[in-house]
Amino acid sequence: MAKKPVELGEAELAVMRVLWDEAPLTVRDVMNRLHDRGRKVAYTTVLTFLTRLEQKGMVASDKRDTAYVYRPKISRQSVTTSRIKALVDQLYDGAAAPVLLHLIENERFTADEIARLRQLIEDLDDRGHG
Amino acid sequence: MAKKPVELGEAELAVMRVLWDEAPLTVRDVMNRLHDRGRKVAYTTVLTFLTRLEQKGMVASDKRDTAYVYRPKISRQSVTTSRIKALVDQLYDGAAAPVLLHLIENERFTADEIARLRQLIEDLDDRGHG
DNA sequence: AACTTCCTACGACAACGGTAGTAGTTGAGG
DNA sequence: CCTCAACTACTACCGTTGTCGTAGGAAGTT
Repeated sequence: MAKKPVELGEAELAVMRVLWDEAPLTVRDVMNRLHDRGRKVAYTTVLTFLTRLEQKGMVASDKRDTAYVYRPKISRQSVTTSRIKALVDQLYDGAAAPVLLHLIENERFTADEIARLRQLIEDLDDRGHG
Repeated sequence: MAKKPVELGEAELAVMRVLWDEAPLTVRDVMNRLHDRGRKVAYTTVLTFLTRLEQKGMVASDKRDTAYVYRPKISRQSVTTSRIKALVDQLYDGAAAPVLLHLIENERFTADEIARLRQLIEDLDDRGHG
């Protein structure tokens, strides 16, 4: 039943992010959002991305007025899961801990985030003992 | 001064992992290790990978006896850093926290790892208050 | 009806990554 | 010296990703 790995390129992901943030959007809308975010791509390029993403089952579209509007079919969470799994498998043969530790050691977090993190650890611990 | 992003494909990474684990190795050695790990690739394919990796500055080689032996020039750590950064940038616009939380919530860790994690959090906290 | 504008469909092309075959060199064994 | 085995150098090919251009349809404007 394992759904096949969600493999998206960097530019495709940029499109997905726009959709996750503001779907439903038309091709032109997506292009404008990308431009706003500093990504200068041609209209037809965006169209190509959206078409490919639809073929891959990542987005869905329906005709609204004269143009199609697109919305994501997969969540940011599920892509995150795939990406992390790929990273963990490809670099540490499936061991997540090194990646986790790396993340903690090398990224900056706010006090809030740390507190939240601490809480999560407690929960983990409880689960472990339960 | 930012070194350019370390972008390696999945098969290239498999080669790097072999080298990280057991360098220095000849082409044939690498091929055998890959076979051991279930990756059935032709000798020349491995040679191609190593050649490309050398062009990219990821490995170095020198002639030992009749054949070249290869060793990694970049660490697993640095690749991990790049990959995590790419993931974080491409999915959460640079916010590492969501990825960290995701990792904790979705992966299984041993009691040991959790303890180690807890310790790290303490340190982080201290640093934060410092 | 003619124009202008926006939309989609298709085709293209280069770079890259995964994979491998062939050719040519060289060293070791007979 | 000849042969075999192993090694490297080249070339090649396909699929994917990033990027567009062109063509042709639909729709509103004059």
